[in-house]
Amino acid sequence: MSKISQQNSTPGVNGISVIHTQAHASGLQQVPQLVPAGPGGGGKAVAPSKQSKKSSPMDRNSDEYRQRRERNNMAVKKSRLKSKQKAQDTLQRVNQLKEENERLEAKIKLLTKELSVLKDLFLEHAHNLADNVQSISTENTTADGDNAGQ
Amino acid sequence: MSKISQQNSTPGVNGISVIHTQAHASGLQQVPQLVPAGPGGGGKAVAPSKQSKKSSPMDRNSDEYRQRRERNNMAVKKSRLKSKQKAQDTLQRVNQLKEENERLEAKIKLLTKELSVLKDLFLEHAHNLADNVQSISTENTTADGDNAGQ
DNA sequence: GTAGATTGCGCAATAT
DNA sequence: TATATTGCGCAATCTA
Repeated sequence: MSKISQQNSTPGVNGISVIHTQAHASGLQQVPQLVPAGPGGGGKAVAPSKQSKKSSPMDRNSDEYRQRRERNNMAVKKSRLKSKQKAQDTLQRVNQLKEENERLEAKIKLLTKELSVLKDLFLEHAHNLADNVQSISTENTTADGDNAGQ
Repeated sequence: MSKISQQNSTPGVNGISVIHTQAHASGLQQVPQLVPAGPGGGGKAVAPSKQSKKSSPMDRNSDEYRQRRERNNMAVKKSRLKSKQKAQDTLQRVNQLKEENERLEAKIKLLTKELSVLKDLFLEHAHNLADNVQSISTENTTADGDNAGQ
């Protein structure tokens, strides 16, 4: 679901857009000619105040109105698409970070082990060498094979 | 998808929702009593076909209808809230992971350094001890030991 | 001051 | 059948 990329902006393309015309043309049911607000949409609805705001209540038949509505609808679609995209990206980011995390943890594990080994080796050798030194200095004969580490 | 719509939207402010009841109650402007599709919302509204779908076109005045609408509106709000919440959580998760990442990287850096130090130490000691051994065994003759860096 | 971007909201179709 | 999701349009804001 969803896609990538961003969307165009050519008018009238997208899904389909042939309706408005018909709508107001057919005069199916036209809300009260000049109503403050309608029920359906997103408007809220407080009181049926007249039509404050400007002298023109902006009638729904106006081309001007339809045009603006259409533009806004496009903008809304675009915005929502963008929003979804972003959400998806964020989700992707999470997975990306989780992977990176695992990688880092593995590395830590490795380094820790390496360190541990080296420490042991160090101690061991130190002792061995120390012993050697000791034996040699004391004229000891028994030799203990030394070796090169790592 | 998508169709026409028009009409609807109750005037008002935003922030509260008290409309529906009022809407049909106030009889502000009620869409044609029995319209196929709703105008405002996302309804479709293809042709003014009667009222297919069951025998009841479900008129907007019906209590039944209003009740269902209200329930759905609640569900929608709930769903959207949930959705937002999830998105936010995801975002938070990203930050969390980023922090953890930094922590891990720091640890790696530390371990790496520690390892390096230990290695040097190891080599140095090994050489020193070896030199000691050598000098002692050879009664001190040659000096200087080369070393490799790594 | 406008055009586009966001956002909350209700509707209806659809998924569960 | 009821709730949950989802696409969509409207209108109020916000922003550039």
